[in-house]
Amino acid sequence: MRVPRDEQTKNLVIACENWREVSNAILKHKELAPVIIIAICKAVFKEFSDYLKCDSKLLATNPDELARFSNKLFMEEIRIHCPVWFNCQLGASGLSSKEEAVGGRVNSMAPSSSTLARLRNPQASAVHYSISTILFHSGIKHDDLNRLNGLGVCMSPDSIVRLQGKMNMQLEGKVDIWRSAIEENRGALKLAKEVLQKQVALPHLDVSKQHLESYEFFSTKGHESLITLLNEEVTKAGANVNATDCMQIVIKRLEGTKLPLYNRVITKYLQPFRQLRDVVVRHMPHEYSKEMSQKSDSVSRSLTT
DNA sequence: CATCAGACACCTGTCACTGA
DNA sequence: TCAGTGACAGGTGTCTGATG
Repeated sequence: MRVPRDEQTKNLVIACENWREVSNAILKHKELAPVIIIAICKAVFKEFSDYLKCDSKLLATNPDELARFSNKLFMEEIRIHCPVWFNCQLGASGLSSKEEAVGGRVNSMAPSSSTLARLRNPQASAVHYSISTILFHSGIKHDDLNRLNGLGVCMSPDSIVRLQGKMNMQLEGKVDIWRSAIEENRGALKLAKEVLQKQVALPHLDVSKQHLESYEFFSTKGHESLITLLNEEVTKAGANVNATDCMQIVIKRLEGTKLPLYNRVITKYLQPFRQLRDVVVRHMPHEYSKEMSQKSDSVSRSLTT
């Protein structure tokens, strides 16, 4: 027989070895059961309180974090931080172990947990943002969003619009990065070609800032990029190699730089970016480039059946 | 057919509340 | 104190049906 060490256990177990029977007996006990339910309630209260103070995925608000959010990860957090509540949910769902809580089952458990967590802290709204985004892109009406928000199912229209605004700002930020990359590439490429053209008769290329500042296509960023690439090529090739040859390799590298394909669309349709068309990669080289460059043969549908 | 009023949808700004 | 959120008022644009 196991001998309980602490007083609480001694008092509780008395002389019984079977814990499952003890727990079942407690829940059936007229006087003990209500007290146990209060204890469970307090335990769940504390679990959620502590959970919402940690760096929970449910508190995500920026588009990147929300994009990475998943019900599976959220429920794993719940399982670790709120074990009592998690097991209550398992029971309510008719599941007997955490291994059964997968796929659609875990997806069904997530909204209930998140809705209750949001009751405690309105900022714990990652699941509600996910639902709202789906509804928003499905063309839901403003008033319907208000109704669903009132039912606690999704965010308010105001919050959704705020999120969409953030997403747009992030997109504009990326466009700025791409534009900067294009401008740097274009500056370095044009400067490199100008250097070759103007210094073709000289025994050594002079790529110093002082010398190139008067060049038509000189820019600080473009020059820095060109120097970096040139130094890399000189290091690779060795000190005795002709600098003109290295410059030609750099030009090929700049021409072959794989800038985002989006740039092709941007420079085609947005007037302010049109001048950058010549430095944008039209087609990224790949395994099937050769096959795709050939015209397809048109075959009558009747011949294919 | 043109015009107008009303309904509806939605955006914007402001304020108050809440939790960290 | 600050960020996130919801409620609300006021305004704009669009659609629809009634009227002359």
